[in-house]
Amino acid sequence: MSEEKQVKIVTRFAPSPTGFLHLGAYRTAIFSYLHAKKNGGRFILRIEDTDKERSKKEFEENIIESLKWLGLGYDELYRQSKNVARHKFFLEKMIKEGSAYISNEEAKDGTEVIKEIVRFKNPNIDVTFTDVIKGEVTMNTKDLGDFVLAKNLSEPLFHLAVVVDDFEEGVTHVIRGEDHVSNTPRQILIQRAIGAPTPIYAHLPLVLGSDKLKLSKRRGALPISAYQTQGYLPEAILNGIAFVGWNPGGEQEIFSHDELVQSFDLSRVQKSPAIFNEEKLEWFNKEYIKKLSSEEIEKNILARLPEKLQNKKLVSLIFERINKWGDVESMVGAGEFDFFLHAPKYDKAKLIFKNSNVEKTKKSLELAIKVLSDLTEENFDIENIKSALMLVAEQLETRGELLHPVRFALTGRDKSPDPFIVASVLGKNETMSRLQKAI
RNA sequence: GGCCUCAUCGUCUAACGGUUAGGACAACGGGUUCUCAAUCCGUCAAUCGGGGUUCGAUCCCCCGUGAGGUCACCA
Repeated sequence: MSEEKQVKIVTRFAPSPTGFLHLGAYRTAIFSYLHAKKNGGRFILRIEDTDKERSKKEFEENIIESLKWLGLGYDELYRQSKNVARHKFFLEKMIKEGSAYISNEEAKDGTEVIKEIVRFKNPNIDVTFTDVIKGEVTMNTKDLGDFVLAKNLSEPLFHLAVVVDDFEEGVTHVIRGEDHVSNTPRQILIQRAIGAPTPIYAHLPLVLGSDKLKLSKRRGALPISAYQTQGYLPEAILNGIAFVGWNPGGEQEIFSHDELVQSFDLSRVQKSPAIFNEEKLEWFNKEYIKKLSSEEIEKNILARLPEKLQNKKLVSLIFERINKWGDVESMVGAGEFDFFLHAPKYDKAKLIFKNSNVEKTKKSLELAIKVLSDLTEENFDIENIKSALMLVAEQLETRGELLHPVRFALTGRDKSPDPFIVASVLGKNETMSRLQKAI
């Protein structure tokens, strides 16, 4: 019995560097990568830069960096523009064999120049292909007409270039967005004309924005590098994006890179478009930052705090309030920590706890001043402050009778961290001064 | 509009043709708390409509309806 030769799976991600790529594009990259790695295959990155006017080095670099950031290593990097000789070869072959022809036409931009464009001789037949996600799809190619293959022999267009490149690079699985479904029949026609095998197709339903429309830069979709600067963890983004329109079936949601590779299954990709939910992505990120070591957390938070707030005591209170590192800057920017920098201004009436009154409030503050003044400056830490304050607070009707005025005197805010940590960060002098001022 | 595709909580989704239709995010409520945050517990919430097939349809078929994609000398 002859041994079945296992054909190694080759997938590719083929972006055109004509702009920054958003989440949706990276999701197809992730799925292509995962599918290749899961099956021990190769993952190729091909930069489709045949559109010379719109392709920019800057975008290409952004794509490469983002892929690296996400941890999607590719086995090879091709640039489509490097392959024009081969495109030309197949173009000439097709012309010779009669499946394509040169057509002298006026340039479309109206400049009266006559160009020799290459058109495909469309046999006008039904083309059927099997899509891993969509199943069998049949389309008629009649209304496509004799579509254009190249602007001229040396300037191939998308359809021709894709088919030739996939063929020569040995791509076995074309995993791309659903917006390419309608391109598939004509690419299959070209494959047949040049004698290339038809790869297995998997067209992924699109990722939609909250407006239920295809993600697009125009409508505010961000490049992946924007998530990087917002302080998301790449592992969280990878996990979060992989779970848009796909899941492995169980109830586990946090998957590492390796776990994703292990459990990825193209056939479990959702058939309908998915609306991308940023809140869920934030949740993913929070789950990942919670797993970091305290040193790592401290380093990241401190790095985003201004000079005057460089205090390790702030780390835990900030950490509880953020989903991603960038939130630190947002909070600082919103003035959330201004009371650490200078004494707050406030309406004294707000010092009063619930149904209490001016007299009781004054007494509470005096009590606080008394017990806190017993602490030395070295002993002015969270634990000591807390036990000193709680000792007297417990003797009151409610703790809030003392704790509220103290906290408010220190922060001047309705919502803030507790008075113990605030006092300890402020230090004895500043704390005492603010409490005095409140009376 | 033509062509292609899809349809489960607000969102992401699970469920050999037999489940009280499950989980997560969000929302809401509660415990803990001086407030916020964090944390724990809980609540709300869905099979688009109509016909079939079947002992039995979220699941299979048909028709509606709705949604998305695509109709370049861009990719």
